[in-house]
Amino acid sequence: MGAVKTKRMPRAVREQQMLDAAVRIFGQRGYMAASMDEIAELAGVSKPLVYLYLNSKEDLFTACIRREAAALTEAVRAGVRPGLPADRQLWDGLRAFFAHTAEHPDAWSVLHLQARTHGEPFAGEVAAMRAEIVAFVTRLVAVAAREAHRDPDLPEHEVAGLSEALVGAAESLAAWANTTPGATARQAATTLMNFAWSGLGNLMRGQVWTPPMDEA
Amino acid sequence: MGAVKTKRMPRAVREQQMLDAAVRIFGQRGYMAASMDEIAELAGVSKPLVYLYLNSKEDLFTACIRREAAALTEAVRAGVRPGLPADRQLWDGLRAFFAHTAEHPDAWSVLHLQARTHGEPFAGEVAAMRAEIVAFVTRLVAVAAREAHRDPDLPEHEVAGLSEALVGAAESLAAWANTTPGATARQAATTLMNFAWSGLGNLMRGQVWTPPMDEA
Amino acid sequence: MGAVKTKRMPRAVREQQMLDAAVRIFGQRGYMAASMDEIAELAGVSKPLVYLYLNSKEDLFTACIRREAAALTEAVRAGVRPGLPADRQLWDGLRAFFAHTAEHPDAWSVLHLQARTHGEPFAGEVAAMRAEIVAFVTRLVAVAAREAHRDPDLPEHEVAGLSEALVGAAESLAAWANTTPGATARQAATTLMNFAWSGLGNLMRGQVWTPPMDEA
Amino acid sequence: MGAVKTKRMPRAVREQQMLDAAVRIFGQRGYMAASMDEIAELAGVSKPLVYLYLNSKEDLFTACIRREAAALTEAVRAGVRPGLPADRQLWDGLRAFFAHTAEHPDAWSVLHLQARTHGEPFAGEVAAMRAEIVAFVTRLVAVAAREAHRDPDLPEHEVAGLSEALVGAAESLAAWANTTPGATARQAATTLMNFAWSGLGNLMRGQVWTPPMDEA
DNA sequence: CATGAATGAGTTTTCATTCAT
DNA sequence: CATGAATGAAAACTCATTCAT
Repeated sequence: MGAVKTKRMPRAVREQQMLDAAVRIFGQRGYMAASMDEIAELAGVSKPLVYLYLNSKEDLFTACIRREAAALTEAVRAGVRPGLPADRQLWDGLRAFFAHTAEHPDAWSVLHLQARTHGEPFAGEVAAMRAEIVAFVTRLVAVAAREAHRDPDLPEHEVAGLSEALVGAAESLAAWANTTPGATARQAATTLMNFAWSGLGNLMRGQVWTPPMDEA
Repeated sequence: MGAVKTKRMPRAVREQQMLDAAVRIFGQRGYMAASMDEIAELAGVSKPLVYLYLNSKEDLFTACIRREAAALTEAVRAGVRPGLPADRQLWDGLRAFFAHTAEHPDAWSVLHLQARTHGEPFAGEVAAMRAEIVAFVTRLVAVAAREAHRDPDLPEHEVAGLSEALVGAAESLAAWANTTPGATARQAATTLMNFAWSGLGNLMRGQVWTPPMDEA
Repeated sequence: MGAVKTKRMPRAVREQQMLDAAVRIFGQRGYMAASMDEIAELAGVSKPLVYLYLNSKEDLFTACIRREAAALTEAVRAGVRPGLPADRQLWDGLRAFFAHTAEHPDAWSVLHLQARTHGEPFAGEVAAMRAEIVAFVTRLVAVAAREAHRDPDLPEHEVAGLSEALVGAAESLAAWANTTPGATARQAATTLMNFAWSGLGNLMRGQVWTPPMDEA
Repeated sequence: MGAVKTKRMPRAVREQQMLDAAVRIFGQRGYMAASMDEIAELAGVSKPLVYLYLNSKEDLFTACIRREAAALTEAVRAGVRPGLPADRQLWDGLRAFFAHTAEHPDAWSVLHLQARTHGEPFAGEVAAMRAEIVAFVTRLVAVAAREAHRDPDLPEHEVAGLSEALVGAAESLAAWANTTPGATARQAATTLMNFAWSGLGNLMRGQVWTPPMDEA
């Protein structure tokens, strides 16, 4: 079980093996319940070597988060072609996102659940990734506004809020798709487009829902 | 710090104090990092008393989840008046939800993060609450469909996904509103209505977003 | 379960109920594993009452030992009629012993296992009972010697050892009879008489087994 | 006190040191009253090392029982020469037995008292050793019967009972010799031979003690 | 007389982390 | 480079024992 015990691998390779093992264990057991012993064993190395390369449990977890965050944002970036219409870009991006999280459930568990559950400094690491994705969505919303011949002046504030909502919905759906038997990445993406884009589309056409007047 | 050390309380009162302390500690430290020592100290009692009344860390956590899940669903229920139009009910429900989670951030952390992060039997407890909320949303969708003179039959599966997305978006917005200067819970709710209801509204009118044809 | 909760019993009665419960729990769980909680519950009283009457776990255990030791020696005494020949007295005593220990297995566990396993002051209590039995055997040896017209003066030391061996053999046989299908308590007693009495009988007739000469 | 604190021993050596310490503590305090802390300290190592090598208190105790049971049976086996007459073999075996138990009183306490007092799985471990010794004695009784030109047909059942009684007597005497000042192993063996062999010898010559007729 | 409320002190066990080779 | 040996610190949980009513 675990990586075969091969001797004298170059350091970079060994590190990746350790991170592979760590992501799997952290994703399945959770940050606190994961033990360095188990990670070292799954990586096929001795515990002191893990410490030599990655310093501490905290640093190891941070390294996992960074690697997986980069992989996820890269996957989304690679799935989108900049020239296309905004809804197409959003659709492509969502599909890439759901596909990646479905293929790497442990990584997604690390990013979405574990990192957020265990406070700083981990939450900060994920926040950076999230900010990138929110920025990407924000750009898309701006593009969509332009395409709809609408004044760019959906207030910046409002755009940021919408992007947050969209990303939050996507995150939740990804976790749900991973744990719900029979739910595919494609279905998740479709559901979200129905939910979000059609709502955003209305906004773009100036159809705004307004709160009722008679409140306390 | 913590509850004032009052002696010889009746059991029911003490139990609530312990749950108060436990929710706070679990919400801030996380389930695993929370120590029974710290919870007992915050509750102003000795550890053995916590065990005498609540049995084990697992049982204590479960009791927290149950109490807070009941409080949250009750708050939402109390915020909604059944006779009103669907969008008004949704608006009221969301506001009650945002208000409650904002006032009880530790409880929300327990329900949303901690319980889901630490597997069974906790996830199951939250699933019950989630099912109630999904049922509420499902009823609203049915009401909205009737109001739009349409067939309400969205597949159960689809409704579950939408509900998941809605809660994810809400949670994201709540966090965003809490950390972004100048963003209020009310604005967050408005943004979410724009995002969600107009999307749902389109669905109700048969305006479904369709994926592009030219895919791999 | 346990004694029915009756109020306002006279102290002596309550004490016996407590001792009944304690013997049962100590016999089944062992001295250390027995908990005062469980004993109080089985006795149908509150824990502080146990402490009020019996002082401490140690005192409670000691009281158990004393009561059960007295009961056992009394049972043996009652089974024997002094005027009869020595072998008949031994046979009667053994049968009374086997019968009592079989009927009160928890008491026997307390006396034979628990008390000896947990050092002073308990071992001392049992030693007193053991001394009585040794005295009984010693008397029998004297009677047998008289019957055989011989000098009864086996050294005290030797008699103590013989008594020890006799009780050990009896206990072993009792356990063996209990777990071997087809072996009755009566047969066990017969075997023991064959084993022991005939050996003692030889001793009385001056037929002593002598160790070989050629030793290292 | 305890083993000198030598660092970096090979695992096999450390394990023996730990077992040495454990036998001593278990033998003196009893299984339940023994604390892993004390054992570790006496072994001259830290508690986690004990757990790393021996897993748990239960496993540690089991390892003690196995080691000491093997040592005891080996000592008896080594003390007996198969060709000699039965009484000589019995005498030699008993002397080896008493000598070993006298030299290793804690080990004998573990085997005779502690293991039997604390139920499964410990009792089972000792039962295996006991069965070996009973089998050895049973063989001897058969040999003795042949030597006495007696039909081999002392019923098998009877032989088994006699062996049980003999072993039980020996066990009890060993404990007694260990705790009685001035009682030597040699004297214990002599007493037991007088008690048992002469009885057995009578049996072998057909002199059977018969129970009285006038019973209830 | 009797008890519900409460705890100090101790138990087994685990884990991240570091030497010495 | 790599590891077997080792531990300080803390966690969950239990129990005999005592107040205050």
